[in-house]
Amino acid sequence: MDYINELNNSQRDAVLNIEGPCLVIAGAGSGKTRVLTYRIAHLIKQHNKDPFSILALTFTNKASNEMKERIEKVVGTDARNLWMGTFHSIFSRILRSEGSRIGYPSNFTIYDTKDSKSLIKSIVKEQGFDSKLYKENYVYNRISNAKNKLISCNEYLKNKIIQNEDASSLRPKIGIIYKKYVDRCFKSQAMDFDDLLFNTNTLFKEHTDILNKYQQLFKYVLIDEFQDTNFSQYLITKKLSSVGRNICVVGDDAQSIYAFRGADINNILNFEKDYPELQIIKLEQNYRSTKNIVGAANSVIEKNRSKISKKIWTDNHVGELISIKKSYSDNQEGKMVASLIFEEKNKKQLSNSNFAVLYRTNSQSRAIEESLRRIGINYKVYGSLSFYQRKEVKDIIAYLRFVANQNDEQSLRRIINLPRRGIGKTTIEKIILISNEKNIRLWDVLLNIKKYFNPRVSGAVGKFTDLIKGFILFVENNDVYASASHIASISGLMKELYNDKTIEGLNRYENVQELLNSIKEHIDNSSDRKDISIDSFLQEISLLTDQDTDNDESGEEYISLMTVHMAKGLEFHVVFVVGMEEDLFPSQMMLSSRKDLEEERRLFYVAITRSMRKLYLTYSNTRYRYGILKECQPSRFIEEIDKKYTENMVFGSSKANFAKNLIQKNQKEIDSHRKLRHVPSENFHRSEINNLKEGMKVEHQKFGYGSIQKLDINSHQQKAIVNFKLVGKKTLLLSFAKLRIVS
DNA sequence: TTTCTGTACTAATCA
DNA sequence: AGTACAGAAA
Repeated sequence: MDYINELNNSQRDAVLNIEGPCLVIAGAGSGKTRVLTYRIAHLIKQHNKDPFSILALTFTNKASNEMKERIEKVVGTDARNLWMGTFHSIFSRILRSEGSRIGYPSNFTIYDTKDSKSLIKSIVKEQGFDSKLYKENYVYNRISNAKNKLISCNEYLKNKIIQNEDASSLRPKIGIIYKKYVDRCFKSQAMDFDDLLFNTNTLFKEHTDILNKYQQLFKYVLIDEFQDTNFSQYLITKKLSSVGRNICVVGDDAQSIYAFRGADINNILNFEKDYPELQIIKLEQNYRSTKNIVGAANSVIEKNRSKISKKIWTDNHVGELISIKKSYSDNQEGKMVASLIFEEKNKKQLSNSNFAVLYRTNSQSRAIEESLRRIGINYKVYGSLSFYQRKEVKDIIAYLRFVANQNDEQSLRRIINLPRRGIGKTTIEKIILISNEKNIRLWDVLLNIKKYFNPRVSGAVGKFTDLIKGFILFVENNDVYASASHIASISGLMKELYNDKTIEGLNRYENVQELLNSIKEHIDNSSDRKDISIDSFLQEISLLTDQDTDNDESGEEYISLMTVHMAKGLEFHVVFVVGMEEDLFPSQMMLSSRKDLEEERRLFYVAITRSMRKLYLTYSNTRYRYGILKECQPSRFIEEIDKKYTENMVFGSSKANFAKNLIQKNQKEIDSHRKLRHVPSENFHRSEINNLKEGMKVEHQKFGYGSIQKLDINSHQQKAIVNFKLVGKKTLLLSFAKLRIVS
């Protein structure tokens, strides 16, 4: 019971009142994690609740691991029996054991975002839709949003409002793509990330016996970062806790920054309607930051209209003022930050791990990295390409995935011609077409390849299926590690990487070695016999992200460089928020509506409140964006901070013209570039080949305007000789060249 | 079918 | 600036 004394009054309320629904509004730095962990520990230790009956959901593996560790410190190894993890990991666990009821095997594959997008892309292509209009990013987000709102593809097609939206964005076919996409995922026995939640809802809706089972099991439900839940997550937890009604959610509406991926702030605002007997506890004392920082943060968030009223305050020192610093270029900004870090380190005797540099977009890290490297300060960039996303790693995993599940279309596409074995794009597309038309498994098309293809192709495919058959046999009698090593070498992937002696090649080879090592580690650490199977390994990694794998053995301390989004939940003594410029932070894409701007402001609020003792805000007059130098204005957010908390520090003005010159020079280069190139007219479209006549004036997208000298339509390859103004005579193949008739 | 080259595009992020 | 990919050539 020692831990009770570490808590203030409202924290104690939140920990001790274990019965009934409870909403904890936890301001930044108010000890939210402490409350959650102690509440769980209290349930187990004081009230003798069975850890198996407690469900605790978080958004990141990191958060759940951290909490588990802290609970274990209080209650011991009992903590390991908690149902604690991310939404996705907990519900994929349930789906693996109950999924057969909705037609999935227990070893279903999980598609990551890249798999999903590439599947969408191929569907768009197969359907003959315009790939410019139906870009996979756009379609993916549309589908993802629908799933998060629990709108199935059939409902999507029926829903008038949605159909109107798609029609007015000139993309009426999205519903059809959605339907095809769902079919193909199911056929591949695969779920994407959203399916893990969507299908859990389906399971609970259609099979009440299963719902009842878990309602009985989970006597206590706790949710972290509740402001980030989407409708799908909200409904699952509502259903699960509707019997015991012991649901405790913790969140902060001011830190809701994930609306773009479906998070719905109304979940927090409407929670009271669902549970009239709700107890609301506000944690308003900030233990993290100085008075200046808390005051500044409050003065910013006040500008938002929609919020739950609360007064965050602190007992901490007043502390230093917030420094606002201007520079003339992104590179100079980097240098300035590096030298300020150097000074602060010496002045306050801080170590690298006390510093963080936060930015709005990942691309801003480059300039900072460069100057830190030059000055010799260790740093670590978070959120670059994740280990499991690397091509060479994904390749090996695709082999494992296909060996485990021969219906997995995305893995098949990846490995069938890797390393090269003479099976090209067209063949793969045909195979998938046959599988869809005849409604048979991919693997059955491959096994009966001679029925459908000529000897050359079926020979190549035959070699591939023999290879996979061998792997399937091998896997039955060996653990994952042996299997992965076997596959890596027999497939020829290892050899190909080994022969690549470039620096990148060496790197890739090392990455594969590292993957094999991590698999070895996985089976060495597992106590259970079944943990050494391929399935178990694939399940483990499919829900891992980059931050979960960063094990630091070097013991060296480093400065953290990351986006503001990634910094949520973290704290540092000294924080730099760089690139405080209009159109960057707030992002130009978030200026169109109050709702978007308010989310952007909350993001800034998150950035400010990461800092414990000292905060720097920096901006630059000029910045390279997409390879072009742009002039920048300071961010409106700087103005929004109450002046009594800030000090302005401007660097000398001797270089005032420096920026202007740079911009002029840059503009000249762009202009000269433009002159050499034909810019296609706005209404450019391809004219019907049959309408082309000799002597006509035509436009070509690249070569510009010209006249047709000669047409050759009769031979099997239709050609035209065109005399262009810009580039002279060209012979064009009409099956390729797009020509627009001008007159 | 494979390899090479020019072009188009570009947030944020978790699972 | 950097990358992913479509189109053209081999």
